Amino acid sequence: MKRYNPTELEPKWQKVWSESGIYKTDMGRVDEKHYVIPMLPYPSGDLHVGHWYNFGPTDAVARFRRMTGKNVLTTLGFDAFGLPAENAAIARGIQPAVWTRGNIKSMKEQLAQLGASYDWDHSLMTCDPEYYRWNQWLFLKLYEKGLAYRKKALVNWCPKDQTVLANEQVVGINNVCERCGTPVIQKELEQWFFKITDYADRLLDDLEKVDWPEKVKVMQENWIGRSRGALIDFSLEQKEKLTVFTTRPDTIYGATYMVIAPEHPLVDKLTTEEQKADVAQYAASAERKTELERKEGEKDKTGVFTGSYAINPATKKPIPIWIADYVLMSYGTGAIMAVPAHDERDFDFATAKSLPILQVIEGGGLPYSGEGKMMNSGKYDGSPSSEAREQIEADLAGDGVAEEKTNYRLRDWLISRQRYWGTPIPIVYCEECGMQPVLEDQLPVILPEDVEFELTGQSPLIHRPDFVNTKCPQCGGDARRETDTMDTFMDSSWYFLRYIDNKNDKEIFDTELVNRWAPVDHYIGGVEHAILHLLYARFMTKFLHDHHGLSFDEPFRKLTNQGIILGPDGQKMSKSRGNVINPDEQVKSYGADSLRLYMMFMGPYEQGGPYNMGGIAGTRRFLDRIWTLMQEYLETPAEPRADLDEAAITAAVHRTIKKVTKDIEKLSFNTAIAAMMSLVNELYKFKDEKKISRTPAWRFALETLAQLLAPMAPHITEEIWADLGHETSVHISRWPQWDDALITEEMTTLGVQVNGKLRGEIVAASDISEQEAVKMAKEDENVAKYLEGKTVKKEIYVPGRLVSLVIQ
RNA sequence: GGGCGAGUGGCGGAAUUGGUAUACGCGUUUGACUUAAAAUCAAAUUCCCAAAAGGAUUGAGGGUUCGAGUCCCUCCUUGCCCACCA
Repeated sequence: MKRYNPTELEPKWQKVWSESGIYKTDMGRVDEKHYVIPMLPYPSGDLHVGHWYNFGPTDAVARFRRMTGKNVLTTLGFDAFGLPAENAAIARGIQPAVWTRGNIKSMKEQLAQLGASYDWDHSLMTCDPEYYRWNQWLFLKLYEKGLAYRKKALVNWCPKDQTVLANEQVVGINNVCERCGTPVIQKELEQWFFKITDYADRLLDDLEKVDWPEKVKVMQENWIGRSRGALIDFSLEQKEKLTVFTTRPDTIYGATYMVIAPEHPLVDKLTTEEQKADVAQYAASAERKTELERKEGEKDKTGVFTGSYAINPATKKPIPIWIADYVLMSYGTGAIMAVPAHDERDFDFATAKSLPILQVIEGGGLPYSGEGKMMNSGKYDGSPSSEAREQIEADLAGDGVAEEKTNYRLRDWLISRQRYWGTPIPIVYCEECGMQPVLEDQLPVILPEDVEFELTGQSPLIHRPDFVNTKCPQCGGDARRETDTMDTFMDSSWYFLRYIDNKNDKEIFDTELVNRWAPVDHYIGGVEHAILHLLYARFMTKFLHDHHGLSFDEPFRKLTNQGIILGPDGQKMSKSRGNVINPDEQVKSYGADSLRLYMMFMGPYEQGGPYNMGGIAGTRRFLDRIWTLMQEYLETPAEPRADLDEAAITAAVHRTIKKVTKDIEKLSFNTAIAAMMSLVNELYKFKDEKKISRTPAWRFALETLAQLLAPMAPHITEEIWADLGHETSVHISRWPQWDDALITEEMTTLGVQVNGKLRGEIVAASDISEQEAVKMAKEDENVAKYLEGKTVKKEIYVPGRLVSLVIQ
């Protein structure tokens, strides 16, 4: 008997697949395409179980679709630019390019073990000039449309990584760098931005179009943070005006003071002589405060009076202007009208500074911002606040001191990085002509791959005259290249379009081909990308839709977030905890099929959970049991035995086809596997009673089992398929169909309840009538015991399920 | 503080969406095979009672219903995301 030896069998089939090219996608095929990919991995050099958890099930989906007749495209590339490569270079003296390419090579070797059905012809790595030249091209297109711009701005600076960060890359309550966890500081620098805010409304509204987890949609909604309100001007003695943004113009009569941020441009003008010292001191201390300290001070608000007053345009009364750091320069106008009666923060501040508090909405407790009837608001008194809101805004607009305004939390995407290992920004600075974009036909601007890292914290590009010194594309005179590189999220914002036409050296991609294959039908990856990557990809897709002929404007039709694999101890896997599971070792001990299967069996895919050593032993045992069945079948003499009634096997197989098909469609892998395990258990029972025979029913069972399991355990099933005499791969075989007529059983067991408690069971024909079922139920010995001497008040019959009797 | 989700055996988890709770797997126990062990096969395994009969049981409490893990209210625990956003 042949033994199940995955260590030998798996590489064998991987080689066969690679040589026969069965997973190569025919891009010209016109029938129904299906594009399914996992999120682009970063080549850290080591494939961990998290990767397996992402790639294995995604591959299973791709294989399933392929078998159901779809023309599937699935591949994998590498997100190859980024900081870790530079850190490795500094720590170990390896060139980032060498380190990265070496990692990709070893990851590809590890990946081979997975047995995924990738079409490697469509792969890419983002550090390849043939890829990043199109990043540069995109930059130029954005620049041309006014969507890429350079400006001096207060930006997030990570002191450890020595670079600026996008808003999205500053995380947590302490505002730390998402990469290294260092608290971020604010710095004023000239930086490149993409005007993603131009797309804010579409990014928000189009979430309706996509089949994504609700959670991710809500996160994006909150991140974009659209709020409708008004800009209102408060006039100043200084002949200027102070504009505020508010979502509640209806509360303007309750605006008893104003607050501006310490960085507000009018601070100097508004500060009176006698307040100068106080203000200067406060501004200095506010600047010194880290974000963390600002947040800690959330409850006890601080601030100083400027000495100036503004006129409330509604009451025409002067109100004091204060400076406080609870007002942020980065949101709205950096100035607010404070309504302490109806805003908790204003209330806290007013209480601390003994400022007047005036209630203007009835029923709204203090401090409470709700809806109610207006009060203390002149002619608006008595009307509902929601109506007053529009009326007051309209009236103020009529006076020319207010306008409707929609504000967003979303800021423009800061894309420049003072780092080396990234796409060079295709801009030069000419002494004569100033800032000039590199001409399209001069792309790519090649990143030198042999650089020296100094400890100055500056990009090594600055010290490369051969890179920096160039000619102006306009006048041909001496010019200097931009040494900042692009955020690596640029790389991942459109790579899924390039997969489709990755060898195109004439243009970013053939638009017609991409329109045929994209958007991605199913995108699978971790929820940690709910905002950053997915928002940028949506933005870039919309831009390419508007300016490069894409027929779609959302990149990912369906999104699935897999859960996180934890260590066996239920904790996050980490080297320091010593609970890291190495997939290579698991493959060595159990085989890739067992590992893939276990990851899909351990629980709901979107939930993740702890890795369990016994669990993988269980899926391996399951494969062994199938293997044994198969070997015994092969060793059985090929004599037909017509005397056996094996309809039960056929019915069980059909039932399993139905269950597995429906479960894989909803990514319920664990229950699909459970159904196959049940089938195998049934076959063992059958074997115990009647022995395995070379009958059509047994062949059908083994053949179907191989097909149903093929997406999840591609190697063992291919072996079984071949052993059954097939010349072509199970992975391009036609997904089995079930016949409902064969599934319905003649007899069913019905539960019998008396007053809601289960008191008996009856076995009856499936199509038994209600009358008869109730009769049978009442005749059941145990049930009769409970009915004795009682009147049956109500009889309920649920076909196929139960009979419920209610007695007095 | 705000938003979303989750609590089912010793453990991971099922449950036709309001219809026989605990499928499937792990673990454990017993038996077969073996000189023995491992592996394999078979049986048992929610809890209480020695067993049967019976009773209890889906975080806690209440409600709707013939019937609730599932729906409604209150509370507890826990995970994730956002957080002075005007």
